[in-house]
Amino acid sequence: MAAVPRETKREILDAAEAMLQERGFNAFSYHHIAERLGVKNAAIHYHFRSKADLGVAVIERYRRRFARWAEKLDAEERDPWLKLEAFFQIYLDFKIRGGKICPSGILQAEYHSIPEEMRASASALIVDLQEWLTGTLAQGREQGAFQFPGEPADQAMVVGATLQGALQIARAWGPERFDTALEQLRRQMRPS
Amino acid sequence: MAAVPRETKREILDAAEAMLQERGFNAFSYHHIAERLGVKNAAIHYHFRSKADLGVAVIERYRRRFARWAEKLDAEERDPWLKLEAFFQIYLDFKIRGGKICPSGILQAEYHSIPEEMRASASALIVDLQEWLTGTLAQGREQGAFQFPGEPADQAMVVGATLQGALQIARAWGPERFDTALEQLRRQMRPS
DNA sequence: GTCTATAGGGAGATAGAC
DNA sequence: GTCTATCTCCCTATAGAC
Repeated sequence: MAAVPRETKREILDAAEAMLQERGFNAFSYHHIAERLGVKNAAIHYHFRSKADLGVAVIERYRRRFARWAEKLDAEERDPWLKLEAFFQIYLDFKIRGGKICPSGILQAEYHSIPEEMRASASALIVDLQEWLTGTLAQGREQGAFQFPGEPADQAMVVGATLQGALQIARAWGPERFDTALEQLRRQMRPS
Repeated sequence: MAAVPRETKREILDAAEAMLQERGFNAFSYHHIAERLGVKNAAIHYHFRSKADLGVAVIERYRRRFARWAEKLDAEERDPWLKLEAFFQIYLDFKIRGGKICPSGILQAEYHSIPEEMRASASALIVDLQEWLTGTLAQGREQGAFQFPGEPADQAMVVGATLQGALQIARAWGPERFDTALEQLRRQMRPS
């Protein structure tokens, strides 16, 4: 059983995660984090030896959080549409909270310029998300709640890529464009 | 009438565009470009005073190229599906050529950490792409070639965001995931 | 755990010679 | 147009005091 992270360590992870989603991994520094926390550069290095270590820790924490979220939702909610809407809500929250984009998206966009140690975690993250989506879509179609052609894994790619892409587009074209894309996904999958 | 850009200037734009799509704007430097061209740092500054100027020039050249592409295609091709497939092919080429992602996507992902002067161009680019897609989808549905619910502009968001997002996902999860997403878009829009 | 101080490197950018 | 040389700044990272 892992110990509860001390306050500073958690605050560093929070700040790094926020800046990752706001500016990208290549556009924030230890100095930026230190400034936000009111400490000095070297304090961050005490908790995370290198920026690559910090990057991996941010991704792995996000993966654990999503796993807990999915486990709880799958246990408590039976309605496929409400499960999918809960997933949509994660992205709506990102949009609202300062125009963040999804961590998975920015890590893929910067995939060839982030430290090599982070890439395995970034890949594992998108697989986590897609597996949950695929399972939820499969279950929902069996129950007659969703309608779509092809396999659930195929539709999961369109849904996941649309959410990720539309969050990014919303930055350059206006937040309401994300809602447009979301509503179109709902229209496509609503049984006729 | 603008003069034909000299060789070096064009080569700088080519290198910058490639690195933008491969690594992101924040992950390449004047030194990287100079090295690839076999010249020195300062030579790049002669052609583009600042990196922001270079960034704007790359985006504006891309926009002009897309406008010419669209004009030619709209004049020569009547079949809506073949027009859409030609658009898909742009993204397939990116995927094949070293795992590039679309310029629009990386600029949006880094939107809050690129020079302010570049943002207007980045926004104009996504509007160009979406306007062409919207027009093509509208025309195709009128002719009975496409099937989708909602408005053409709504479907254009899903198609555009899927292409952009799926190219990124393909990096972290395998190139074949892009083809999966593409095929699902075709299935969704094929008249039943 | 956090600090000061600093090493060492890379970034964008400019001046002036050729 | 391209070069050498250089400025200034910021970055990641470490050593050692407190």
